[in-house]
Amino acid sequence: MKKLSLKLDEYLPLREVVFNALRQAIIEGEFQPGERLMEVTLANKLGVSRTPVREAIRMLELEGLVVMIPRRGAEVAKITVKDLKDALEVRMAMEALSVRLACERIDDKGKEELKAACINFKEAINSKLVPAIVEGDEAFHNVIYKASKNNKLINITQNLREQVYRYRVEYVKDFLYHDNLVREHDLITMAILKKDADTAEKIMKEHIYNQEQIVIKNVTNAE
Amino acid sequence: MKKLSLKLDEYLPLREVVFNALRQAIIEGEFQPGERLMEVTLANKLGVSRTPVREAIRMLELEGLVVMIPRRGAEVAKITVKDLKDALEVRMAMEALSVRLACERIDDKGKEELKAACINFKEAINSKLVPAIVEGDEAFHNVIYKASKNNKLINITQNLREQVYRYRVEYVKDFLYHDNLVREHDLITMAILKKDADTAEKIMKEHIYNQEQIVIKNVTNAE
DNA sequence: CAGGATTATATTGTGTAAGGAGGTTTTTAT
DNA sequence: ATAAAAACCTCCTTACACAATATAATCCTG
Repeated sequence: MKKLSLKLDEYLPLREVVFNALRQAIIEGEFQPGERLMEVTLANKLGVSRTPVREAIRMLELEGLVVMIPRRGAEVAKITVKDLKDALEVRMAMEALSVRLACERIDDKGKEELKAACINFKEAINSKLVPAIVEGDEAFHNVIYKASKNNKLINITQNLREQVYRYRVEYVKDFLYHDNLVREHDLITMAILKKDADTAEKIMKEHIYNQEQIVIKNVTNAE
Repeated sequence: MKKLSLKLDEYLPLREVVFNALRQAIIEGEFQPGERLMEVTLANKLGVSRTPVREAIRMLELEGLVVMIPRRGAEVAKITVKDLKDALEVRMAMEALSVRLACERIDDKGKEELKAACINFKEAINSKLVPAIVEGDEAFHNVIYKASKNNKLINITQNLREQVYRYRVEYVKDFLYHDNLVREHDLITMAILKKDADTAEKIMKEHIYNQEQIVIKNVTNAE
């Protein structure tokens, strides 16, 4: 009996492909906020029929990346400063929870991953390459979420982050804060390894708060 | 399988109507966990074509109420005790946040709504009607979320609650705890009105913890 | 004959295509 | 400037093709 898992791994429904493509395009700013997303246009552009496009839009709608206007169609969601503040407020609570749970539940493998992610982020900062830094930061927080061993938490946060993602690069561009970021990551890592939940939560909250200030400062200036 | 009727009171896209109908059916246990949801069957039963059914399923998928099996179709998501615990763990953090924000931001109108919801819940308890109690509890927490004035929080929690909703009736059936529920609601209400965030958060956490214990006890017994 | 493997058939999801009803937006004509 | 007309787009329906899966029928072997 042979394994035929290869085909299974390769298969993705077309709607998922379209969904990922559109999400990526929105997050990376390829589609401007407020821009209309028309079925036929997208279908032609992507070389698929309207059905998978429609289904992808339904998903993006629930993710909050597009808004539907009845009988008018979909457009890229506009994120206001209030939206951003709301999202970050929730995110702070989620990160606080995740870091607290991580302290309780992290195992040896998780510890190694955490250390690796921390070092990796430091290297990304040294490289001064914005995409690498964004990715490194992302990975660091992901490791902590994973260590919380709470799938619901992981799931919700993934969804939550997408909203803010578009403005994510902003705080990373602020080179002044890079040393700060590294220090905070270090402190959080050490606190988790020592299973010091109170300290970890405290630093994490400050960490998110600092990010919030920078993001909001940049966004309000941009407007 | 029972009758699935669509109500067309007001104008809503058909997919939304189907989505609501299916969600309701899943939450109320009309569709058992693991039961398959077939496009044509549902379409015929609901008297619509496959398109809105498919789109509704895409939405339910993202809500986590159904899971897709590649090339096999959709089935009602099975919720394990671990899933339930995870969801309640996150929910506790969310309720804690909401009550804390409510203390900061509640206005006069919110205060009136809160008092009304508290009294309403007490009446529901006295009536001993399970649906009324569930609804009253729901309304009470909704008022608090609303008072937090954080749309993201409201949104995420709405989504989060749906998962647990199916087991929601369980803790309400435990009549032993009814006095406790009323007392906790009273304490939370008073704390918010006095803007005593620490107390409000403390009681709320206990409140959710108690619910968690009852729900999990009932679910594990049922298995 | 029994039981397991194999093949055939039916079922179902997935994607494409074409088109119509009913709105909305834009253009045109008065 | 306003109202009618045209163009456009969503939303839903219908129909079909194809691939994967499940179920039933068949065959082969001991």
